[in-house]
Amino acid sequence: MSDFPTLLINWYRKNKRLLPWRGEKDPYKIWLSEVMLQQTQVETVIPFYKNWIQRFPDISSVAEASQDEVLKYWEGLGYYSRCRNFHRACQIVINNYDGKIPNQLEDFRKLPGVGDYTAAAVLSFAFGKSTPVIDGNVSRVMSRLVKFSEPVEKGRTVFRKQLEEWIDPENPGEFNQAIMELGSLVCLRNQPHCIKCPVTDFCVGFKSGSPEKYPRKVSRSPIPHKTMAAAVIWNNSKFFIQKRPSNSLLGGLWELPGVEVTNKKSKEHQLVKDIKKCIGFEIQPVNKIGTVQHAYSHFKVTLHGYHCRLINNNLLKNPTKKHGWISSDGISHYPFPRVNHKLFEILQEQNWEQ
DNA sequence: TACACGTGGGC
DNA sequence: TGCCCAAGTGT
Repeated sequence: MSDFPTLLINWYRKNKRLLPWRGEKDPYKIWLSEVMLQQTQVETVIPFYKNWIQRFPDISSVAEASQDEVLKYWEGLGYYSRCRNFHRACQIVINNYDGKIPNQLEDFRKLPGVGDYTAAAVLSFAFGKSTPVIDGNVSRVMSRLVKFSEPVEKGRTVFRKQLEEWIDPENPGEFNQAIMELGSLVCLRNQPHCIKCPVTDFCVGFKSGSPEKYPRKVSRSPIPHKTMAAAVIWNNSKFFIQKRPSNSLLGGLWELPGVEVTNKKSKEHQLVKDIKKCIGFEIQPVNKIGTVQHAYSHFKVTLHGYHCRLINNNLLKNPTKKHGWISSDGISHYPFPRVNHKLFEILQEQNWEQ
């Protein structure tokens, strides 16, 4: 009988998917792919990765770009702090590490947006270090292999110890890829395909007869629902947008000014009042554009969009870093959240300035 | 430690 | 339809 790493890696070599970053040697591209893949499925990442590499082929091209531009290439991928952090991290590598990605775990791990997973992944894939990765796939596979009965977050230490014993020092990156790929293709969340699994001989969960019971499922509380109103404020054939503050939801993206409405009967009134309070100028709703629904990770929103006219137009003539007036084609230059694009789609059907 | 942080796909 | 979740990190 072969040992665990041999069985796993042999399975991987026969069954691995062809992916744009698979087999890549450039540490920058490996790092980028790992950041894009955080909490995001492979199929979703592929087109974003390709577009990004075309515009930003190396680390200095990222470091030299504006935040607006990198966010535009991240637009639609979600979790935008990943992009802001990666942008900053690239600048740190250029300025503090002579453009060379640090190949020591302690140094690389300090970069913004690099946590335990990404550090272990990049160090093993790009630099051949024997650092085991523990992501969602590995946690699930390991939970079943050792029949771990406690909540999965408590298993990291146990899992890491076992993985450090198993990881192949000759091919640590391939070992890491292999166990993640096994989780992704065979050891599925709801219905593990144990018949296809190369390591059932080692799996206590399989021998128990119900591997799908691991890891233990946790129940979550329902998420809140908000009602919001957004204004499309027209003035001289352009409409008003503002930049969201960094380190907030959708930080760094641009948006139509919007407010949460608590009195659902007088949304327009509240919009007018709060826009004046937040932005400092008076608007007049002209007509309703439509309503869109959107779900974030921790709340849902119903957003009502209104065409508005600027009443006192001697304000905010000139764009600043925080706000601007753009024509409809400006949408393709500024990064916007998905929920605003949903409104733009309705506007498009209504021929914009109507 | 638990929660904030996006989006699209699966069932 | 509505809920769960996916190659996690920062606070």
